[in-house]
Amino acid sequence: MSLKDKEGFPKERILSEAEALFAKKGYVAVSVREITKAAGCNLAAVNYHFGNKRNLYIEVFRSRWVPRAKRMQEHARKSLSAKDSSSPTAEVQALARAFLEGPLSDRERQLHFQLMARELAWPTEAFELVADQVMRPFLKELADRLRPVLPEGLGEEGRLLKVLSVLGMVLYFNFAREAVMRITGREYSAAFKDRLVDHIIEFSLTGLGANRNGGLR
Amino acid sequence: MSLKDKEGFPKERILSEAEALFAKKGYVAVSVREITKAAGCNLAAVNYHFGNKRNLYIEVFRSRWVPRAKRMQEHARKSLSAKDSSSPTAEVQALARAFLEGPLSDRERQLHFQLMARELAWPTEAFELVADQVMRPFLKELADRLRPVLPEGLGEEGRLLKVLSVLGMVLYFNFAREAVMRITGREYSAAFKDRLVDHIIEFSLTGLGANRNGGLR
DNA sequence: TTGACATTAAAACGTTCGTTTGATACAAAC
DNA sequence: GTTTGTATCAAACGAACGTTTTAATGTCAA
Repeated sequence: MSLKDKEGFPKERILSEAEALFAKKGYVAVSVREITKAAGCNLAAVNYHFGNKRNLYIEVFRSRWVPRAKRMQEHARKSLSAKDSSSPTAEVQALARAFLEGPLSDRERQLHFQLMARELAWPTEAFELVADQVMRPFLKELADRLRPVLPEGLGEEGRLLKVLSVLGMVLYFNFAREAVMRITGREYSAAFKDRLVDHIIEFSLTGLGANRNGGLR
Repeated sequence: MSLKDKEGFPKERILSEAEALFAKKGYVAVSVREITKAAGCNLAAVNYHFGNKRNLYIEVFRSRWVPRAKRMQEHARKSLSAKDSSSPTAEVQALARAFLEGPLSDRERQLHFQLMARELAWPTEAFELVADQVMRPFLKELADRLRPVLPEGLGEEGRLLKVLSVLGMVLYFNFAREAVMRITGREYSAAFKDRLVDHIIEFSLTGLGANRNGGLR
């Protein structure tokens, strides 16, 4: 796939290939040999440029993941400030779209969420970086922004859980993409992704949106 | 932790320890030596009883995961048929509780969802087993059952997405447990887990429960 | 031209991996 | 009492791992 005469310096190529492979297979399942072969450079280059494999992994997050996350945040921020004021629909739509259709390419988005999902499931050193610089500020900002449209009486924890849940929906349908495809029999085509965005927005706003007429309660 | 003089035959002990370790660290990150040491038996036992490591992994799903999933399904089924008829609250409550408080112990539930989440995110051979014997039948059954309480006009795909989303909420707060702890600063104490269960049920039913007065729509 | 530096190359290091081997223990079957 | 089959053991296998080492490059300032 990737040959020696690729664009960019070896260090950059290593970062790119490492990110792709870490996202696809996870840290332990990827070998330094695999990365350097994909980047078309020598085995020792990883240790020369990054010291060791773990540092390379951290550096992927520092130099690739975090800047990309900030791009997405900025996108969501602009979408929201463009609206005059907060309707719940607009808020969630801006959030969901920033994550699902935002400034990233499909490829970038796939990498991004796979790496994030792995850190969510099994946090490493990189998680503190991501949590400090991206997640906590963004979630706090969102919680504050959603405050006026959420039910009163919710404490800070309640708001945080709500926001985490919306984020969870987005993550889930990215994260479990393979499984959703196999279960539903659908491909993640543009049409199906649009369908998913609509669904996430609706579910985030109204849950099951169940018909309350028929029930006991 | 686990010594040689544990209950059960070595084959069973291997299955138990393998399940715990695979759930905790993932397939590649666990070595056969680690499993057999935890089970208090010889290294060669895995290959003797299961042929190889991969077969052991599959066998964990066949002999442990699937039966447990069927127990949970049966539990949910009975909860639902006990009620006279379908209220959305009752339906969702039965579903959420089957997954969150059902017949499984806390330990079993943790194992179960971690393994499931890994297969959802990065499906292996085991996924087909799980999808065929558990997921597809159960999701279809649930979608049918929820049909009367869901908004009309939803196609089969819409119903499936709704049910998948409830499942997703449960999975998310199990799978991202570590991250949720670090982000919220809370431990997964009994109290916080109760809080989470309430939240998941509420969110599944009403989403953000946003105040619709302030909005554009 | 020389020396210093950054980068790449090839080979080897010691360790851990999944798997296999051959011996041994202990039943039940004949 | 011998045979047979099952189960477990210590030991070793070759392969792959992350990392280190040493030599060979190319580049640019002095």
